Amino acid sequence: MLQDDPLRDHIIARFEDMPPQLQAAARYILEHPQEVALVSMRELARNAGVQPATMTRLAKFLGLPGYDDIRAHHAEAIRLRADGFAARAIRQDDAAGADGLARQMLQGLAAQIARLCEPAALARIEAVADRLAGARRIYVLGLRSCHSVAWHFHYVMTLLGERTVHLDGPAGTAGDALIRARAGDVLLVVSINPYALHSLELAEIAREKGMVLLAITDSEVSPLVGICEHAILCSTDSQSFFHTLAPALAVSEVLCAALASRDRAAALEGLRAADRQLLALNTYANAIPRRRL
Amino acid sequence: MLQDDPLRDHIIARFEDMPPQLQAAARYILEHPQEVALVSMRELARNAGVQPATMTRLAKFLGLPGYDDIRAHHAEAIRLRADGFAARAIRQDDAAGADGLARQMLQGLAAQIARLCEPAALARIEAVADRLAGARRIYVLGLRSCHSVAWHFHYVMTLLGERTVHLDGPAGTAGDALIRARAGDVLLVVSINPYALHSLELAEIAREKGMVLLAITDSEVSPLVGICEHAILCSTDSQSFFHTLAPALAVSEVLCAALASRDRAAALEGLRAADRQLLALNTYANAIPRRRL
DNA sequence: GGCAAAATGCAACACTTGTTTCATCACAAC
DNA sequence: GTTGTGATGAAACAAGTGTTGCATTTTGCC
Repeated sequence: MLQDDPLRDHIIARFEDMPPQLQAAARYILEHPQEVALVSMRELARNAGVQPATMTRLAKFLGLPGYDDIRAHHAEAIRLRADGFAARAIRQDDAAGADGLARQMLQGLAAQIARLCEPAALARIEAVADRLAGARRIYVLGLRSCHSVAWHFHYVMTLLGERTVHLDGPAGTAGDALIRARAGDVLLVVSINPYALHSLELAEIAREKGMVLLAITDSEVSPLVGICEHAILCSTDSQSFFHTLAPALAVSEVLCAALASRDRAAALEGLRAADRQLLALNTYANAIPRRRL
Repeated sequence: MLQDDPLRDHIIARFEDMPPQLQAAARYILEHPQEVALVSMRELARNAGVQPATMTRLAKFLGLPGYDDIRAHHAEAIRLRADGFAARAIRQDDAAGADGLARQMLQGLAAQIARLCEPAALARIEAVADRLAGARRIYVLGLRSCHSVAWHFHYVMTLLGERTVHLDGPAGTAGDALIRARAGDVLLVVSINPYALHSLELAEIAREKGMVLLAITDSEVSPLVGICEHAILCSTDSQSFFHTLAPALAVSEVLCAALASRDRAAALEGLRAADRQLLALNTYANAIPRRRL
């Protein structure tokens, strides 16, 4: 992943000239170099979403006799890395001194997300997922810094179906959608210290309407904990001046995955429908589009 | 090398009870653990100087269904080691194996963020931070799934000052702000596979205007890499059906922190100003507000 | 619009894989 | 010396491997 790898460079260099399927295969190999050595070609192709033959074609395209050469190369890379293993460990430690703010932050974030694996935290996540799974409608609220988390949750959920409503809007209309919320509907509110007053107000309104309140927040003493049925707590400490939302985002992704896995068939169907439309609309591309002059 | 490996321990424990040929096979496996995952059983047997059948017999002797389990175990060991030190430190709960989807996802995310601590990745982050620090104006672009990252970056930056412009808006006006961008201004674009066509189009426009392009993306062969001055690559793999943005969000937070730390005084002043206004507007609260009846 | 070329999916191919079976062997106990 | 038991080697097996040729689709160009 770090050393200069001639085959890797070669793939990158010739990437532009590849047809789409070869690019898909090449992209997967670049992003999962070790898998090449660890699984069979057919399985690799399956994971990359291409035909087995495409892997062979990629090898030939790169001027190699066959796919086995690609695998041999990656196997060798793994063997070599084992030698440089100890050396790398040392380097990691001594570099952590001077301008290690970035490293410190990243390691801290990784640790915080890892801490969510504790049984207590997992149980809270499961509880929230259970409640979300049974909901007729899910209203999602996250203001200011928490907007990113709320929106991401909503976005992923829209790809799966249409049960979520994002409480956001211009001109101060964020909460208006709650007007049509019923008792029994769910409100998922994301809020961290400092807590946006408006989020708390809307949450309280929702509670009075008899809605089920769920929260992603940052503390046992968050104002939301008192009025919520279940709350997921994630740390927001960061080595920087600002609270981090990476753990909260991770939680929201886990929730989406948990919901999808409860009804895999429906999720897949929803994704397929989304794919169809996005494809028809030419939403995505794999290369810088040629400009029309 | 000194990680606790249950299969390895098992082999050692039962070594004494093995017939000579099994011992030969077992000895070779203990001394060349990675080879197990990297070559076929027959070749391994050849190198170990035993019959192919002996490897199968060894597996059965150890109480496993077949040789493939031995290989799978060693492949997993290689995969885990590649996830870096943080990942291994995280794996304190080696007892509970394939438990929940939630735990797997969270551990995976933590490992991916930890992997951003590699020197190559850190260097890219520093390079981007350098460029951002010197910019007159920073335009931030992230569409669809990447909106959350782009918006979060922009939001934090607005608390520090007013150098960023978020390229987003209703009615398809997202890119309009670029009209007033000058050569030398910076565009930070966030995009992952599948790449939103519109993001690529706007990036290309910006490049033609002579702007400095910086990217947070997911691959060496992302279409953005070719037209960007610097790109930060972060993995988006997830155990779920959907790409993760947690590493990208972490990167954006690190960038904000890096920028703030370059001019700590200005950052503090910006924060103070923001605090003043938000306080005056009663934006935040620490308790559920009393409803006026 | 039509054509050539490129790209892709598919299925058959020859080969290797890990496994199993069975005959042979080694060696201890009687 | 015979016998019985477990260890070993060799061969046969189905399953899966990487590859190839061919039909089909897509693409670019006049």
